[in-house]
Amino acid sequence: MERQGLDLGLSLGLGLTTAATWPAAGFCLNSGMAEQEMIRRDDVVAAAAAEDERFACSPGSPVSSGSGKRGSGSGSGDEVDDAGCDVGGGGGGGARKKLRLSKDQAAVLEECFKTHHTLTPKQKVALAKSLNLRPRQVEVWFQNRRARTKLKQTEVDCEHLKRWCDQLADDNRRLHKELAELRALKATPTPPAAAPPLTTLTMCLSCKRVANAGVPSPAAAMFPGHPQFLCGFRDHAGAASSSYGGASSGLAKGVRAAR
DNA sequence: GCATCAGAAACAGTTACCTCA
DNA sequence: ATTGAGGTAACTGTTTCTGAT
Repeated sequence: MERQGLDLGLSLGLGLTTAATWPAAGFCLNSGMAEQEMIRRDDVVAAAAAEDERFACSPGSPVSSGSGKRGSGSGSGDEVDDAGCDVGGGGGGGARKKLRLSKDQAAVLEECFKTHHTLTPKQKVALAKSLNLRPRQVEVWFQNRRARTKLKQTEVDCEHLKRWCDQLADDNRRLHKELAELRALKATPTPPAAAPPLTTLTMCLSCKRVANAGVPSPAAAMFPGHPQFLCGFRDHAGAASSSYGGASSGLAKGVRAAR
């Protein structure tokens, strides 16, 4: 959207005939167009409203009738009160009918979503036109799709954190045990030669600190390849903890920042 | 430059409908 | 034929951002 500063080129005059070929036709991203056009909102809204009106009252359209429940206050500008059009013919009386998008429509939307998670108003209108949907439907689909993506990502993050937490608990238990052994050792001193080494120490090449090479940090296990975990230090893992947390919440932040 | 307001877009949460086991 | 669960389109209210004044 313009709020994200996306400079997506958009060609409305592509002569798109089939929805299935739409993404391949370069609708979503026309990298050659760096025009950074500032879309005139009024024009877009007017066009979208016209589209809505057209589809809402078209007998042949796949669009079901609106619920008529939505108040006049909120909502996007491209909405049109189509409560008067009983397209679905399914009872009416304010009960909203739900359209099931066809596989082709869903595929095209999905394809476009892969490219951009948001649409400019112009893109929305054009996409809706090519799919024979209302712009509002495209908008809703993208909203719901973003929500599903976020939910999925949250589940993945949660799973990672759970595993990390388990490993930290294991680590904690092991360290307590080790501490108890050391204290016991200290209480009953033995000749140095007889005492076996408890751990193997090694030096981290990146930070020149001594690390316990035998026990990689949970964070390092969770996020292999992360530069912060090269040495396997637990305090580095702690740093990573905040880093990971930042990345996680950064999802939301990133979205906000991108807007 | 700063405060305020209105409009628009996105989000979170919810509802209602549809499909399927 | 009925029913409950799951998926998802569509909705409402809130938040955030931006441009105008």
